Amino acid sequence: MADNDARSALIAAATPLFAAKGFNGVSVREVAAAAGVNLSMISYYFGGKEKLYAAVLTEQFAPLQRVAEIQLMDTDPLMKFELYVRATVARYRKNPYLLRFYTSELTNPTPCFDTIVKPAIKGVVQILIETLRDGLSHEKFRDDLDPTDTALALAGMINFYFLLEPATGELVDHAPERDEELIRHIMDIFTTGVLR
Amino acid sequence: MADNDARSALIAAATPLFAAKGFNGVSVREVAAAAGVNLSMISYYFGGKEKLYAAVLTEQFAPLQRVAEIQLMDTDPLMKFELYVRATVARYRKNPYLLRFYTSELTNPTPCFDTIVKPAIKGVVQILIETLRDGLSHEKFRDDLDPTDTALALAGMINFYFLLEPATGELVDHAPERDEELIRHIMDIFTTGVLR
DNA sequence: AAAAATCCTTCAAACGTTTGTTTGATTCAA
DNA sequence: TTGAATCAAACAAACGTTTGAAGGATTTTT
Repeated sequence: MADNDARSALIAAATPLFAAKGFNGVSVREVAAAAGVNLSMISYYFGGKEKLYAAVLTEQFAPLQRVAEIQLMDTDPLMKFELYVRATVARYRKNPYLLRFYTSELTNPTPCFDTIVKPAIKGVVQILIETLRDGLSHEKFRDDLDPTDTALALAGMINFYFLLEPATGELVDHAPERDEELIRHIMDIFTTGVLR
Repeated sequence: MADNDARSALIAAATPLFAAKGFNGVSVREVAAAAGVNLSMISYYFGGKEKLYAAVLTEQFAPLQRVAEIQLMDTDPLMKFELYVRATVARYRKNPYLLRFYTSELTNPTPCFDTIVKPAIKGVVQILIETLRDGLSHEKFRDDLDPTDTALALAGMINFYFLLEPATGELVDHAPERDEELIRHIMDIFTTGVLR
């Protein structure tokens, strides 16, 4: 631990900084000062600013691979969707920086997008699409549904809620205590819609 | 027009650059070169890089104010929601840069977020919430719906579809020819859900 | 066991670029 | 001849990276 003390201190300090200001909005001096280490340690341990950013992103997107576990479970498709929504909420609550990197890379991609972010997102969406196809073939869902549109619709409902927080914080209560209610509302709309 | 030829050329050149790389990812020399004007024209016409960015953002977010027109129309709430979805799709198709600024400011806010972006987003969400309340009071929707969660869910379905394009372009067909089908699917899910 | 050599880590300082902005001269139409 | 518009040039500041010395622990040699 004492070995790579500076290394882990740099990642810990760089994560909230990159998340808040983006790759180009943060200087190596800023990161080093926040980590309490010399700025040359960035090149020493990571080989440069860009590779430090890549290390942060790799760590941040690792939890997304666990979505694959949902697909392997022995439950009906609708329960898998609810598990996905719950896992997404839990993930964002546990790590408040992930969504920032997620959307920052989608909007202003760095070289990391192709290698780290895009594969991770494609993996999740693919699972949702296949889960929906599975449900369709077992006649659990309406047969006029488009699997891809529907998968993106569900992912959009839950992700957009967190994305919009900085803008709608005064309009909508985003407290974690309401998460259970939010999940139920989203699943209700997804399954039976808003009509009476 | 010949008067502020350089001025409009700067805005036209800066818009796709800022949209693709973010405020900090673009240099004034890059913008000036793309516009074909001297880099000192940025300070001359706008008073600096930051004010040029603000001018771009003001122009980009202006169309969002037209959502208010939907609220004033004399139709039932469900039709207003469909009009909102259609207007959103049309807006993104007409201006492919708006969503970039939208999410870029939500994720890595500049000083413009509080003055331009946040009010614009709040305005749209407020209208959606009020439309939903209106529908609830007329007993058009299920009475156990939360207006804010439901409004964000609808907005999320359509916005997330466009946001995810760079990552899911190979998985999902994002062609404009499918827009009508997409709108139909989203409105179907929103109104009656995915169950048979 | 003592001394010497090697390794990994850290540091202040300096490197050459690039940054956004300002300057003062120049152009050209009114 | 006044004024706005444009230009190349220069400005200080900040950028990411490299450097070479210094520290301290470990290993190797005596």
